[in-house]
Amino acid sequence: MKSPATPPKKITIYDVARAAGVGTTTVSRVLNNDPAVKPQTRDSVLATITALGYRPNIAARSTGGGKSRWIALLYQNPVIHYIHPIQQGAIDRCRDADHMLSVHSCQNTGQALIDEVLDIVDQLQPSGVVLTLPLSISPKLIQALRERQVSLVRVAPAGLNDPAARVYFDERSAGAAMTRALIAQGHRRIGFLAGLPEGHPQPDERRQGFADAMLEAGLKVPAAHMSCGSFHFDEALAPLRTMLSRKQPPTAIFCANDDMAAAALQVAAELNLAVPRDLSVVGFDDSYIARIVTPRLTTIRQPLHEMGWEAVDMILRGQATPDMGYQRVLPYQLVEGRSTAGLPAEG
Amino acid sequence: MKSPATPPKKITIYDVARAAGVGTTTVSRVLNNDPAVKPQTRDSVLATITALGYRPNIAARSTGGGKSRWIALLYQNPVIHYIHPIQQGAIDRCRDADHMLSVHSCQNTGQALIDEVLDIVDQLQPSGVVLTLPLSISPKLIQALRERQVSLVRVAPAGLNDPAARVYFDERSAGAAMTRALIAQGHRRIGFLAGLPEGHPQPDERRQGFADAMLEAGLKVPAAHMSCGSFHFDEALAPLRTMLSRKQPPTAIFCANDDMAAAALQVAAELNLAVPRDLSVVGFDDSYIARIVTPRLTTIRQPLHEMGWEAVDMILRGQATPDMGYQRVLPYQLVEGRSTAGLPAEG
DNA sequence: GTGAAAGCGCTAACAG
DNA sequence: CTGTTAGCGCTTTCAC
Repeated sequence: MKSPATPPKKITIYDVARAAGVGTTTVSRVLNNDPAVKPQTRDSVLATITALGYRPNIAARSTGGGKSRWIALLYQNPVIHYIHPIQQGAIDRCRDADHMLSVHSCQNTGQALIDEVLDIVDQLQPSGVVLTLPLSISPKLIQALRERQVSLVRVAPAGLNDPAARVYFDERSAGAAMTRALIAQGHRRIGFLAGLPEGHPQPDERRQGFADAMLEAGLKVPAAHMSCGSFHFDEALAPLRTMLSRKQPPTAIFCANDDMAAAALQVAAELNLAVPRDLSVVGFDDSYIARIVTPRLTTIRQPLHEMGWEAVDMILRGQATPDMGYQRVLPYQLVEGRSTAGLPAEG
Repeated sequence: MKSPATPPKKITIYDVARAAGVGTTTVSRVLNNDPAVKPQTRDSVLATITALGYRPNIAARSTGGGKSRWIALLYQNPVIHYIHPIQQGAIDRCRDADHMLSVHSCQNTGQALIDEVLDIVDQLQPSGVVLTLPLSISPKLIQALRERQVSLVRVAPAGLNDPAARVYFDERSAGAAMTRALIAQGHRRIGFLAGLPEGHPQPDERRQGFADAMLEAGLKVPAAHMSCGSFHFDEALAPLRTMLSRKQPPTAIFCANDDMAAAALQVAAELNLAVPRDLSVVGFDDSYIARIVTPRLTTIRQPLHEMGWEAVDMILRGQATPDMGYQRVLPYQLVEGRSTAGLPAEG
C-alpha cells in the first residue's frame, strides 16, 4: 500500500552517477561491462544501481553511438510447432545477453515482402535478424539485407550460393536414416509426402534423403507414392487420401513434418487402416504434435530450441555480419514412437 | 548489382525536411498524422519520404517526449496453442498501428517474477503490456504494474478485485454449454479434468460451468470423476489413467483444454476404449490440437487471435491506463467434432 | 500552419 | 582509470 499516486519518477543514469559520486560515463561503462573500470568503483556503482532500482532505458541506449539491443525474429505463415521453439530459444539467448526480441510476422511476397522487411530493419536497427523458413531461403531477401549491411542468420536446411550465416542440421542424412529404418523393418513400398512442391527452387533435403536411401536399397518409388502437402495439416489431407486409397498403397508413409504425419493418421482412420498394423507413419521434427497424437509418432528430433538459441548467439558473437559465412550444424536424432511396426517377413 | 559496398548511409528526418523544404517539425507531424498540417504540405512531405525511402528510427522516437511504440507481450510456461494465436493477433494489431511487439517469456515466480517484469517495463517503457495466463491472474503482479503506472491488459477469464483492463470470454457459461450438450446426448457419468488445481486462489470458471450444468441436471459427480491435469498433455496422462480405469468410468470426459483432451484420446487407446463409441471426449479452446488429432475434437472455440488483437487495441485506444477498467467480452462457440457420440437410450 | 530550439537518456570520442 | 562534452534522431513546447 505504498503511495499509490506516486508519479513514476524515472530514475536515470544521472541520478546514479550523482549518488555514486562518479561520472555518467563510468556508470555507462559498468552497465556495459567495460573491464577498464576499477573493481571497487564498479562495485560501488553496482550497489547504487541496485539501491536506486535503476534500469537503463533501451531506447536511449540505441540512439547515438550505442548499438541497438534488439534482435528481430522474422517468420511467415509459420508452422506453429516449428516456430515457437525457435522463438523460445531466441528469447532465452537474448535474456542472458541483455537483449530483447522483437517478433514479426511477414505478410507479403515478392518485392512487397522485401520492403516490409527493410522497413522493420530500418526502423528497429536491430543487432541482427533471424530468418526462419520460408524467409530464410529467399535469395532476394538475403541479398537486400546484405545491402543494408545487417547481420543475419538463416535457420535453413539448405545452403544458398551466398555466405550468409546459417544454423541447420543435416536434413538429408536424417531423411535417409529414417528411410533406412523403415526399410530395415521390412517395408518396401514406402510413400513420401514432401513439404516443398516438386519444382521448388530450393533443394528439398528431406526428400533427397528419402531418395538416397531408397536408391541405395534398390527400391523404386512409383510416382503415385510421392506427393506434396506443403507442411500444413489441412493441405496434406487430400494428397494423402489419394495416395492411400490406391489399389497398392504403401505400407509405410514418410511425411516431411509431423503436422502432415498427423494428417496421415487421420486419413488412415478414415480408410480403416490401423496404425501401425496396416500402415506405418513417420514424421519429421519431433514437434509437440508428434508427442501428443495417438499413436505417438516415430520422427526425427530436430533441435529447434537450440537453433533459435544458436542463431541469436551467432549474432551476438559477431559471426553473422554481412561478410561472414559462419555455419553451425546441430545434431539430430531418430525418435521411435508407436506409429511404426515391422512387416511380417514375406515378399 | 548496386554498389555492394555502399555504407548504409542512414537517412534521417533532417534529410527529408531539407529535401521537402520544410522544418523537421512538419515532417514529424506528418509522421504522426497530425491533422494540423496543410494537405498540400503533407502530400509533398509524404512524396519525399517515399522518394528517399525514409523510415523513422523507432528508438529515437521513443526518447524525449515521444511515446514508445512498443507493446510488450508477456507469458510464462505457455501452452503453445494458447499463446501463439494471441501473439499473432497482437502482432497484427501492432502492424496497423506502427507499433512493434516485444515478446518475453518469464522465468521466475514470486518476487523475482515481479522484478523480472518491472525490469522489462522499465527498460522498454512500452505503451502497454499484455499479460497472458497465468501472469494475468497474479494480483501482486498487477498491483506492481499499477504502481508503475503502466497500461496493461489482462487476457484472463476471471476478474480480480481490481479494475485492470481485461479481455475475455465467458468461460463459465461456455463450460456449462458444453456440459449440457453432453447431457443432451444421454451422458450421465461425466468426468471433468480441470486445468487449475483444486485449491487455486483463482476461480476455475471452466469447472464452475461444468458444475453448474451438472447441478442443474440433477447429476452427481463422484470425486473420482474430478481431477486436474494442469493444462499440459504430459501431466494429464496420469490422472486420466486413474479416472478411466475405475470400475465405473465416466462415459464422457470433459477436459479443460484441448491438450488434455488429446491426452484422453491417448489413454483411451491404451485402455482399448474406442472414441467416441466407448468414451466421448471433449476439449476446450479449439486450438490447433483439436483440429489435427483423430478423431477431431468437440470443443469450445475460443477467439484467441481476436483476444490478442483486442488487447493491443485497448492499449492503443487508451482504455488500459492504470485507472481504467475497460473490459471486452468476446463470443465463444461450440464446435462439434467427431470425438463425441450419443449414448444408447437406456438408464 | 509552421519552424527554432530545447531536450530525451544514453554512449563515445577525447582528454586528463 | 575516469570525467567532459558532444552528439544520436526524434518529439515537443512555444513562438510566429
